[in-house]
Amino acid sequence: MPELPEVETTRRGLLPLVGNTVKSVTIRHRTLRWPIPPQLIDLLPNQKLLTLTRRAKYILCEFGTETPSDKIIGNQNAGGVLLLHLGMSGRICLLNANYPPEKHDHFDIEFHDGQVLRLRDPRRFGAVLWIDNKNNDHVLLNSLGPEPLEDDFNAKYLHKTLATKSLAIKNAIMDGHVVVGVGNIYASESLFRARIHPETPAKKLSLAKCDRLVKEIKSTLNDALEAGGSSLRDFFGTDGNPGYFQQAYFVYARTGERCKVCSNPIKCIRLGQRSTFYCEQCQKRL
DNA sequence: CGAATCTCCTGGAGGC
DNA sequence: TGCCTCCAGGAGATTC
Repeated sequence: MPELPEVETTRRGLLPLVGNTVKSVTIRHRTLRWPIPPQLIDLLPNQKLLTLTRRAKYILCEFGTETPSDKIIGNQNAGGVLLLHLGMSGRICLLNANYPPEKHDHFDIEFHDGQVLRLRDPRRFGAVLWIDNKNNDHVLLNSLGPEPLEDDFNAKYLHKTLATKSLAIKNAIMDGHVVVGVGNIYASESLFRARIHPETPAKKLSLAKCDRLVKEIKSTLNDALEAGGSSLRDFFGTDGNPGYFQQAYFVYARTGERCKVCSNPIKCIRLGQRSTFYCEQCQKRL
């Protein structure tokens, strides 16, 4: 289940592709969350991968035929941004062109140097979309909240944003309009670290609690990012293992097991249709 | 408008 | 071994 750390790890693993030129595009199964635009097959070849960035859980691949300096002086061409989302079961591998595709390998970009970017996504919640240079924004990107690891995600911002929200704090931090990139696992983990009960109405959090929560979200994601980086070898290896980093979770998926802090059993409830894990002793209701 | 619920999809786990 | 049910999960769409 790729959360932000896995997406960022994937992006970093793809950086060697920057500067390469596309040879061909293969679409084997176009019905992901949305259909993969078939025009990519004609549009991408001979375009150069200029930059590889990330926004929320989207990987943004900027393509064009111009040089970066052309961009500065405003030269535009048929280029644009390829938007990749891994959904919940998606993985991107870097392979040699002759590596045979497997069952759920839906999408390839082959580069002139022989490398292939391959998207595998058994549950097909992922997405491959194209943002044309001519309409530069995208509905999926233009209403997103701040990046959790950036400075504009801070106590003051969170406190102000939550002030009008009565829903459970766990649901609030999983809402991409509030902050992006916090999925089900790290929502539970961050709330445990901040000692906040997941059902606490969001507006009840004091500025001090918001400060604590912001810090714990950042540290949780940073820890996972560090550990995720260590799964790089597995991730791009030939063994095909998912390579999800094995984090020592405090609460996630530990129902009935002892809390690592106070030894009380970890509880599991449903919140917003999602399993939610917490320690009754450590995370008191407000 | 906010908040809750529904929805897409497949593989894996558990029950019988 | 096979069939059935349930569950997981990101986030947009739909409903209240």
